[in-house]
Amino acid sequence: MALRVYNTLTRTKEPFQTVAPGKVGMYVCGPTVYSNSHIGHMVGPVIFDTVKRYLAYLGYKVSWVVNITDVDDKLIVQAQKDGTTVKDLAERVTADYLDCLKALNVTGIDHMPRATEHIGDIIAINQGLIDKGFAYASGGDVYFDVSKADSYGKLSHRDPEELQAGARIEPSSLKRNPGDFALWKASKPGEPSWESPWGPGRPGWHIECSAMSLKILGQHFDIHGGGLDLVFPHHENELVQSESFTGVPFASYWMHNGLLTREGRKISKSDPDTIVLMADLLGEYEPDAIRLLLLSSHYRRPIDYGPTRLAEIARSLQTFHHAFDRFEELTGERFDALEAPTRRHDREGDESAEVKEHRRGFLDAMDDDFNTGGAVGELFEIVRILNRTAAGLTPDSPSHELIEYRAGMTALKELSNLLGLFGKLPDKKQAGGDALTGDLMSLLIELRARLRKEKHYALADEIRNRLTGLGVVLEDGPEGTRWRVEPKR
RNA sequence: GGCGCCGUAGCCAAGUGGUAAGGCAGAGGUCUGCAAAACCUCCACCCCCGGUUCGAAUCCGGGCGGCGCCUCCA
Repeated sequence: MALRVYNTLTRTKEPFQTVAPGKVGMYVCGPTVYSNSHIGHMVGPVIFDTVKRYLAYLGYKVSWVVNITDVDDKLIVQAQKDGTTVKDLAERVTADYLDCLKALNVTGIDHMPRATEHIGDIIAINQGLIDKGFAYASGGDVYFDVSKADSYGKLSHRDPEELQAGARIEPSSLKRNPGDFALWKASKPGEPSWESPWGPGRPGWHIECSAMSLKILGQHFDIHGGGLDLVFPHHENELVQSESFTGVPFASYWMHNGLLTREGRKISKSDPDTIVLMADLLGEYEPDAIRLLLLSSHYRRPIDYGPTRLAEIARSLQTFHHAFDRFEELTGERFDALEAPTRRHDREGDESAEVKEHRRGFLDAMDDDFNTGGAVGELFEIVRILNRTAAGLTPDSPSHELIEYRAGMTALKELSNLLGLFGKLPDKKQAGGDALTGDLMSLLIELRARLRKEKHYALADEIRNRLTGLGVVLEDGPEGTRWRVEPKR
């Protein structure tokens, strides 16, 4: 199966074809940095990070841009509230954003341009649009004249007439048509401002994305992504101004991810309960749980989350962690140290037929518009197969059996990598501390083994229970007792 | 009102024409002194009503219900 991608422009899944052979340019709208990230800000990055991983796996050379909008009304208001400057606020919030991306293993971003670094480009587009008759200056502002672009509305599939009718008309408006939008805004005293042919001012909301995408990815690139809520007006406006400016098609594929709700409620600044900062969430749940939550259904569907849901996901993650521990016991290798293929290959390795089948299932799901939900299901199938195999193995099993088992694990590594999962596993044995902890645990386990041998079960069980209370889990198996520190839930 | 999305087990969720992946929870079992882990088994009249078809969760029509966007929310 070949990759197909749902395109908001055409409202269909289309075969994926790039502008330039073997290369993909991808632009995703990043945050306006006026307040620290909540989980909603992470949906796009995690999804498109996964998209990039898969495209790279298919052999494309991907250039991924996520912008930082660091000048905007909201920043101005917030900076005033905080008694700081727009610049300092933007820097602080951007740093938080980067921390969150790193925690969630979003590693694929190639460029992170700031709007304020592209003022010159923005002014040039303004001028170009005025020269071509698509925009006009009015009282120090510059507006895009939507009546001049007959394709306006093609992304959000809206009738330009109705957009006009429904638009808010401000009494003091300098607009010719109610639907016109600002490309450049005259600045008031005290606001960040730049010199321009129309006087001191700052960029409008949509223009910075056009400037940065055209600059870095060129006039016609492959994928433009963002949240579903950005389709209109942001992307519609970005699209019309870009194509009006360049005269060529802008992005080939528009991909929009679904939005997140918290326990059924829309995440919104006016409903403070719904806002949970990423920094807090990361203190409570392992990053893989958050990443898996976001990838456990199809990216275009809305996702609801809450403590119950996250705990459930974290629980299901344990299956993998246990399997990785078992793998280490049997082979002496750590799962996260396995070298797995980073390119798609249809020659198959030494893994079992069953693993091969689910590996194919995983890739088929990804080919179908990045169906990560279906792919995750295949991952669970594979881990079950490997656990079944492991149950019949010892470190001294015949080498062909261990080779097949290891090949299955390698396939699991290859696939989970595509989802950005299990990249950095906690070092179980050392999670509780240093070598001394290990020695103490060995001592405790040895003494307990003696108790068990002498059938002092009450005391042996008390030791185990009290360790559980400390977050240390003991498991008695045929080959002895193993221990591990349970990750936070 | 306009443009869309969605309704699959207690919960989450894949599946878009051939008779229902997976996860969590639950039940039974194997193993175990017990527990845990792991494995095995079980758990779905696919919102309702019509229609098309040899055959529909899947296509069409009509309901009912939930949700998003409609000028600065990721």
